Amino acid sequence: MPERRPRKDAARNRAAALAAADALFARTSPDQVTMADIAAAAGVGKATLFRAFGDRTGLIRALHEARLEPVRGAVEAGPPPLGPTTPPLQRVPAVLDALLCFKLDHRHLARALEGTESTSPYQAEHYQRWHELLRAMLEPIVGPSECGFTAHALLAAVRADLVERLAEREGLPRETTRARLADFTARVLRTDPGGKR
Amino acid sequence: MPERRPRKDAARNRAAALAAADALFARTSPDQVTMADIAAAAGVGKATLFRAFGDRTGLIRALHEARLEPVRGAVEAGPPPLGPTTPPLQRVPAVLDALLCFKLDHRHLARALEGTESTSPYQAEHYQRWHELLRAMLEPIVGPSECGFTAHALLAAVRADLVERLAEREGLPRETTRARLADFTARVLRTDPGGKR
DNA sequence: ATACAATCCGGACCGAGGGTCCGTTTTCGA
DNA sequence: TCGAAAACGGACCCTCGGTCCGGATTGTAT
Repeated sequence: MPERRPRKDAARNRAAALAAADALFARTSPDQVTMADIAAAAGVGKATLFRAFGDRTGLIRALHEARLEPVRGAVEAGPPPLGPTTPPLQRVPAVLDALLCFKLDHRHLARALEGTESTSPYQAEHYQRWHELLRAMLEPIVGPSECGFTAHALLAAVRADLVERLAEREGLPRETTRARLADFTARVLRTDPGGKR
Repeated sequence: MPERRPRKDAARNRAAALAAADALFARTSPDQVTMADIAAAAGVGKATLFRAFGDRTGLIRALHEARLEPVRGAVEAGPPPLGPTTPPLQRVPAVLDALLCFKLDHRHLARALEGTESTSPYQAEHYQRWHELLRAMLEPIVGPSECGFTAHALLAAVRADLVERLAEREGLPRETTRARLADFTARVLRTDPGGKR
């Protein structure tokens, strides 16, 4: 079953839709961008969107994954301090920082994702991947019984809507936010703040 | 302007609506309970709901506040370890534990609230109250620059959808979840786990 | 008791937006 | 070049939050 690849127009329209959605989401709050808007901006019929992505969530998820891919790659097989060769005590804060930066750079996107997952964001498989990664790194640090919860709690500290509030409503500059998260992480890991820097 | 109190039938219908909503939310996922459902279950017209609560969010918020009121009272003016006479190092974990227990006991409700706030839950005034309370308590512990973020991060650890996932999907028993949160809090405060017990 | 004004009731109605249908157009292997 | 499989797109449907307005209730003044 050679998984015959999609037709040329299908590929082109899919790309156009992703680009249009990205642009629209960047300009206004995601929950006031309708599927019809996206279709129009992409110069495409509405049904084409649904055929390509299934539903609204699928579209946003696809967009999110495309943008997140570099980060994921860097974590799974990149150089230190993100890559897998780094010891957990330095890698955990590095991964959280990377996640934070991603959400800062793509606020609209991350928020669109968490806001659209009809059910809680915790069932999204990408969440489960991050959680498992963190859990494994935390196990030697906080012990096997606590590592699961700790991973959840640390991820909760970089949830998109919280990050957005810090950046938008409280007006925290990027570097300040990163420093706060680093301090917080250090407390949880019981290390010295800035220990690796 | 003596704020003439509402008519008897208005009060009765309001109560009926709250009760019906509570029952329905308890039975199925909040996002598949429509306003028409609630009206029907309360034996009331749909417009009555909107007149009494403004909109869907208002209804859920009213319900939430009614149920949360005891906890709020205990924290604002109750006996230790929740009340204001307790020193921060013991009060912070106590408040978080109370919040966790509330969300465990009223999963559906808390989830309905966070899921309905059209915009992120962080603008809800009740969130701001909790945050300010925690922030003030944390200030002497973690310092003035970090206390704000730390308060956010700790509150994030008891967010309704996370709690629901722990309880429902991962099947953690109540006491286990409480213990994990206590451990996590202790790490953040740099105290010994179970220090106050 | 009675009448009257203010308030509330509730079901029909509206508009927006996610998702589908189906006749037409495009692609692509033979 | 040709024909079938795949994709297109815009009209259409349906659900659901929210509003409207004629009729019923309540409280009050006489």
